[in-house]
Amino acid sequence: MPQKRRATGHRSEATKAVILASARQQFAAYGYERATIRAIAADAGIDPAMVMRYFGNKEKLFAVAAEFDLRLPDLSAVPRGTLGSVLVGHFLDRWESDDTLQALLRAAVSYKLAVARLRAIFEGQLMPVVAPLCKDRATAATRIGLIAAQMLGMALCRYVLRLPPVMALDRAAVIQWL
Amino acid sequence: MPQKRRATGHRSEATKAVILASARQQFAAYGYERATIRAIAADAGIDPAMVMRYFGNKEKLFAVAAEFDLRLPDLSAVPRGTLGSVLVGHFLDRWESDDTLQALLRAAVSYKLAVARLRAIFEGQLMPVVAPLCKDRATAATRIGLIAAQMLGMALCRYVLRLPPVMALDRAAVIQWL
DNA sequence: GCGTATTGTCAACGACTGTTGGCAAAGCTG
DNA sequence: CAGCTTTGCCAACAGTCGTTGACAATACGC
Repeated sequence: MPQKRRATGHRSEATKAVILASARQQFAAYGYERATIRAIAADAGIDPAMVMRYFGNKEKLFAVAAEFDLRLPDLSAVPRGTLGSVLVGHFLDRWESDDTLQALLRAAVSYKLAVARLRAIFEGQLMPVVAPLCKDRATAATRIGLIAAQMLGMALCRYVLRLPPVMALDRAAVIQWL
Repeated sequence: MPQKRRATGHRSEATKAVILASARQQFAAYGYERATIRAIAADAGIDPAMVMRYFGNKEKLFAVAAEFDLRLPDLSAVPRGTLGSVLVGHFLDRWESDDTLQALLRAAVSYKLAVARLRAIFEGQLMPVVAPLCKDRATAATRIGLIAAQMLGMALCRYVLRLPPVMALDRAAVIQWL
């Protein structure tokens, strides 16, 4: 009965968190298939069998490690003209402060679960927040899709492909151009 | 002396082409590590050892399979206003008529060689053709980088993530929006 | 025809992967 | 203290991968 848990003394939650952090980092750096359970465990300083015990298998580990909250702020308050800037800035912040987004993007090109997760984030977190702000309801979905394309394209060229002209831009310049 | 080759009768070039086609398709569909030599060979209807004989190893096979020519038309002739449309349309055509670009993008997120190749295409094929058309030479590189981000972001959301709102657009709509 | 180079098949190797079960150490409860 | 659960390590399994070498089949030169 693993349901019984005490308040203190049991450090499984701590190691679980360590594993998750290592997993996110490895997934973000190497993608889904190149990030091995053994490497994640070694990075976390424990045995690979521990990963299996706590998360069942690699797929489930990824599913937990790839949980992500965009944490979009309340956009109804910001003025219309600066909406784009706020959106881009927030996206850049979330990207750089958290490995999860990068892990999702790296895994998404060859792993169905990551694709589904990214799509869920798009439909469950981006759409419902931004859609009400569009005047033209008919093209709202299209517009948001294009916003996502713009931001992911930027992230791709900047952090994955590392194209020099795109890397040279600082935060403000990125916001301004987009 | 494998240099001696006759005009007819030797069908090694033919099988090499078959292998390359299968390789491109598999790389495009599954990425670099999930596309196995065995699967490529099976798809080509031959033995895995043939792939090794003709291409040495998997890395070299990818290097050959990922050779790509954007085939950018002469852009100095098109009028300024339609330059974007021509560029986007050409990119979409190249993407859909050739597996190579998709293979490159799928592999690039986790395979250094693919990243280098994409960067080389950017610097060797896109930059020199588009840069002379920019009025402001100082920001030319930045502008082209943003164009690449825009197009790759579109390709990512449309063909890899398959976001419904982005997939719903037809060719003309994509060109118009971008 | 024969001899030779090319093209193809087969079986196997070593390395690595995810995954499993057993067993030792440690911590909590009584 | 004993009894039990939790936490951890170790060795090993089966499967797959890239890769290799030996051997059969075919096409070519003469």
